[in-house]
Amino acid sequence: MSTAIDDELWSAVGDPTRRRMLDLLLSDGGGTATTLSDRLPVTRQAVAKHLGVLDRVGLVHATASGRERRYEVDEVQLARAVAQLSAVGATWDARLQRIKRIAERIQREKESS
Amino acid sequence: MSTAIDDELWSAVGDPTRRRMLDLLLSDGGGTATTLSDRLPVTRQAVAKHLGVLDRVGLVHATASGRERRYEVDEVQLARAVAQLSAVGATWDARLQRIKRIAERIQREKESS
DNA sequence: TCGAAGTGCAACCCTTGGTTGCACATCAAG
DNA sequence: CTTGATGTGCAACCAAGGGTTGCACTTCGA
Repeated sequence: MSTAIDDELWSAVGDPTRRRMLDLLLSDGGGTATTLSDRLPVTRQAVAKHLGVLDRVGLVHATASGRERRYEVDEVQLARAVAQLSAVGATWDARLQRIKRIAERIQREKESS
Repeated sequence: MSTAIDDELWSAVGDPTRRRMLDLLLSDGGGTATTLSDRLPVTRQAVAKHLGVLDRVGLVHATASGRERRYEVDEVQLARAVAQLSAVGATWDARLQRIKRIAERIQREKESS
């Protein structure tokens, strides 16, 4: 069954800007499109689009108050995404180790010939 | 200091088709654009483009023999990519744990009031 | 030699990250 | 209450990238 990954979560986290946004939201404990765009090299509208994507996949959650629209990270969902990341990493890691082990075996056989 | 990630590697590994290609190349021990496209829901040309991307970032390496062009995974580079993946995961994980701990502390304080 | 198999190149869609521009809501003074 | 400043949302537009089809070019095998 190969990797069996939720591609939506991956592509959400795969974008560099969205990763930086998640970083900022985590360290600042939430923020709005405007406050985020102040600390990013993109416009507020670009940030708003990304927030929409992150909201749709459930990685962030918005609460409107007055004219502001504050976003916060959904820890549970982000934890899920992190788990999937490390799962793929673990899969590849295991295969690479197997390859390395086979290479070492061949090396040993060559040396004892 | 944030994530400090090589975005090229990320975006190379972020694409679902490229991830499946890496999976196939690892389990089959290499392959050509044609053999890969046989086992993927995309055309040979699409696979060829992806192989070009993976080659440019150094995740795979091509060797021409006759009319075939065989690709194999560069284990060292893939290991580097995996390390970067797990690094980001670890960062977020640590922050989430900190958040969780703070939440628990607040909960305790509320109970003892 | 001639067809089949493998590749590369080019043109073309569609999605998406990014931009600018504008209209609308809300807050805070005056 | 009016008015300017701030925060949002929506729409049009551009560029890059994943995907497709079509075609020309090599190479292998009968």
